[in-house]
Amino acid sequence: MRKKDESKKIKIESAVADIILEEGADAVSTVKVAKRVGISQSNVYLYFKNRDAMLLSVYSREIEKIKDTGNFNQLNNHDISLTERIRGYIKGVYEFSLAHPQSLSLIQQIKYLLGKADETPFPDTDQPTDSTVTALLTEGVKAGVLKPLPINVHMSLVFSVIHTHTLNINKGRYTENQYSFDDFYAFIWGAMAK
Amino acid sequence: MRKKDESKKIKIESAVADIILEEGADAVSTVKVAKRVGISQSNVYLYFKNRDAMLLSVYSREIEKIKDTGNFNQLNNHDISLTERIRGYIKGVYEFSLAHPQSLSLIQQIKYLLGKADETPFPDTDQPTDSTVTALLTEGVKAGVLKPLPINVHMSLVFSVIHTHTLNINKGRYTENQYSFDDFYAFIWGAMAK
DNA sequence: GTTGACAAAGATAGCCCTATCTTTTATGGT
DNA sequence: ACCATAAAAGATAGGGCTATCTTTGTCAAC
Repeated sequence: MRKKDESKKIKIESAVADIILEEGADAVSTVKVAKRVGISQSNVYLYFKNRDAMLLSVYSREIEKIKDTGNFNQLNNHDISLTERIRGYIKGVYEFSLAHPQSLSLIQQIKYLLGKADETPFPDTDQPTDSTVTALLTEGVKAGVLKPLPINVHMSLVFSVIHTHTLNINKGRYTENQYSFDDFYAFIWGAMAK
Repeated sequence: MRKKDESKKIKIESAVADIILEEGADAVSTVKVAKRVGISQSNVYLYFKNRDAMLLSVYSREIEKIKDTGNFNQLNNHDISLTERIRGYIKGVYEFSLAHPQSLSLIQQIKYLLGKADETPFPDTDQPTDSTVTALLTEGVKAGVLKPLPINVHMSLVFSVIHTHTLNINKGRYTENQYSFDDFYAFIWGAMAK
């Protein structure tokens, strides 16, 4: 009896992630992945049922990173003020995005490819995190803390502003410490707050 | 001498646009396009040099729509106050987006596919409009009217908020008159203004 | 009506791709 | 050391795609 090399699964996922970031999600193929990892194309199918399963696996991997960040635990802790919790959400996205520069890009691209394109890619629709955030922002609107605009407008604002900033750093347009979280928080909060 | 049917070029462009909106830009192929238009696949090459030329043509078509809107003429008219011009820019994007619901999606997708992925898709990088907007916002930052954050952060805010709103309407989540321009302007301006 | 020119369709070479089926190779258990 | 078993590689069927080259069809001028 021979043991399956579980580290290979991770290598495959890394290759998939690299291809997505370099060429886009639609460019991911078992052929290319196998070539990068240095295995045969058919071998990929021992670790993943099919091409979509590979993509989904990378997607889950990134979602896990978000959950592991732990910044979102306090989101429905009602001992903390609503405003503070919203600030916590924004800070959570901000710090996560800096800590995992490509994560949001990966999630965005995979989600789009798998057809769930219309939702803001952060946090995930299928995961508990997302409904928590939606609930938080809905509460904010109802309480008159946030402007009465659609929740996904609020969410896409947070996402796009922070993601653009992170991409800028990633592309070397400026360094991380050139701007502080408070700069972006003031920007975002200025829009959201009633 | 026989005349080439120029209306066919337009039909092809429409087919390309439809495919992009239904299946994404990478799903566009000469085979699919020909099938939709009802012509042979090779016939497509009489009207377009290659696949990318088709996409680029649709891209230009959408950019033209923006320019024809005419809302951006006053952007560097210094008889108008800086604040008013910025408001004019936002209003221009807003009205254009409502008048041409799929335009921003098309531009975004094609631009991404052709590798210029990092810029905000509105207005275009290669066209005079874009540099005008950049200049306007840069002026706003320098004059202390806008928060001192990267220009593309300001731009991506405007784009993503309005685009999300337009998509919502398009998907039937709510109707156009449920929110006014002023609602969104207040939202956007709250972020941008210093 | 004949013919030249060009549009349109057809056919094809040459890619890349997925998913499965078959063969080879390596290893853990005895 | 052997061998069963599962991993790894190989081979292949079948499909979609691009771009070009060839053939057919049609119109306009003469």
